[in-house]
Amino acid sequence: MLSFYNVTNTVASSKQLGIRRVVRYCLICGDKSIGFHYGFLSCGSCKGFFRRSHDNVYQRKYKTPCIITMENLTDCKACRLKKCKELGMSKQRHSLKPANVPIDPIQQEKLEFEWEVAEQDEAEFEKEEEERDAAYIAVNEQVFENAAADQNGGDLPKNEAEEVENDNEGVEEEVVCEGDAEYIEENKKEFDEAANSQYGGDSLKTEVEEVKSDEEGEVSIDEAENIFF
Amino acid sequence: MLSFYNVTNTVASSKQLGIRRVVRYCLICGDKSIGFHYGFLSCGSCKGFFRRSHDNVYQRKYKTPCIITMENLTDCKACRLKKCKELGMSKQRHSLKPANVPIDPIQQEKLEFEWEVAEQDEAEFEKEEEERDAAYIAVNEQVFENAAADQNGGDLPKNEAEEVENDNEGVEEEVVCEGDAEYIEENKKEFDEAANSQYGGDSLKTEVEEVKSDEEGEVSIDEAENIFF
DNA sequence: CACAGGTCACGAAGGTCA
DNA sequence: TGACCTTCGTGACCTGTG
Repeated sequence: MLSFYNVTNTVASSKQLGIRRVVRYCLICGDKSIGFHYGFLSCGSCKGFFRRSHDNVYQRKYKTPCIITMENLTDCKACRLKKCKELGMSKQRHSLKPANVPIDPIQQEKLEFEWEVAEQDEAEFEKEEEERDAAYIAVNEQVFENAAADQNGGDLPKNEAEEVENDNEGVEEEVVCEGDAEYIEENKKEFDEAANSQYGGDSLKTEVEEVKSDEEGEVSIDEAENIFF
Repeated sequence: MLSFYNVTNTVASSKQLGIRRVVRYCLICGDKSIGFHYGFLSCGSCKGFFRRSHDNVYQRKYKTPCIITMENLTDCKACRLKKCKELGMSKQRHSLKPANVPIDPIQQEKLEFEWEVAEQDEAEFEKEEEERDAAYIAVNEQVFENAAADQNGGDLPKNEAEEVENDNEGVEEEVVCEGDAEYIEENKKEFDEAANSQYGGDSLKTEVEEVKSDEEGEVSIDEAENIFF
């Protein structure tokens, strides 16, 4: 049962962030994410789209840039790809690095709302809950019977904790994307440091931005910046 | 809760060092170490990685050598394996001698901080989880009671408020070992020297301070070419 | 008790096809 | 286009061994 939301826009695994349960959505379109792909939290569609077309050059369909949502996802490829790249999706060095664009709070809020609505409609959610109730009752059946007889006892269920982890696999290709200019620039400094530092460059800084949000539509976004070595 | 970390970068066991208990970190990636593997203080992941792939030949993923951290651990296998080997990991019989790379006190400090934060987060999360369970049970108590009543066809006492048990997971208690400050201080100099010696010059300098030692004459650590990028 | 090595579930990548 | 599939590396867990 999802009762607690930890949302991260970083590529760091939940484990590394000390988060044990993560509700994730695609940061491109807002759909449910299926994991980290090309360094970014994304859904299956966006994963596939980026895999196919990260090299392509598209022309914008409209004069104004599109705002990518689940609905207009396939409308303008140029804007979709642009968003992918801007948010940090890359075949390049994307290993557990933070996305270079933090979640837009407005977008975040909107997504939260959408999700809330979606979840209300979601039969699966209810089913899970029912199952949990059923399981709980089943487990405690004996206890209740005893209680009825005895007025004693009590047992507690434990929530299962979902662990989410991610790996990044090696890809040889190097893709230069315009949206990555900043990202590359940022890394350049690190590379230089690496070259100059003693072993493994202990001065390397990695920033992790973490966005946590709480239950019941109540969104509290905090950003934490952890510095690793 | 871990409040203090005893760290050793040697291959000597805690017993041999006169330390009762040691909190150690993997010298490859900085994760928590689970012991000495293949002659080197390492975490489970790096242990597994070296076991699987010590014979493999990898191509670097990027033009510049990677800096191996917990986060990019799986990104570039070549650099990971290279670091393993450079630091002295070997399938050959290893001796109880110091690893050839001293601990960086700064890195150490940061890792300690990270661990502490991670553990605090975890404790917090567990507390929240318990609270949620409690709340869930409280909310559903009536449901369960009704369910039980239905099953039993009888009345149930309503006043029994069942308390939530806290089963605290075993928390690792770590033993403090004094003399660590000295140890770190000691290494600090060494480390700084090393860092300074590398700085500014050609990065392909080989250090000759190889620590080689052999036990019963049958050890030959593979020439750890200390090539630091 | 600590380490070596085997096993396996899991997640990411890339291919295929309706 | 996106769902589905296969492949493979990863790391947690387990067992064997000295």
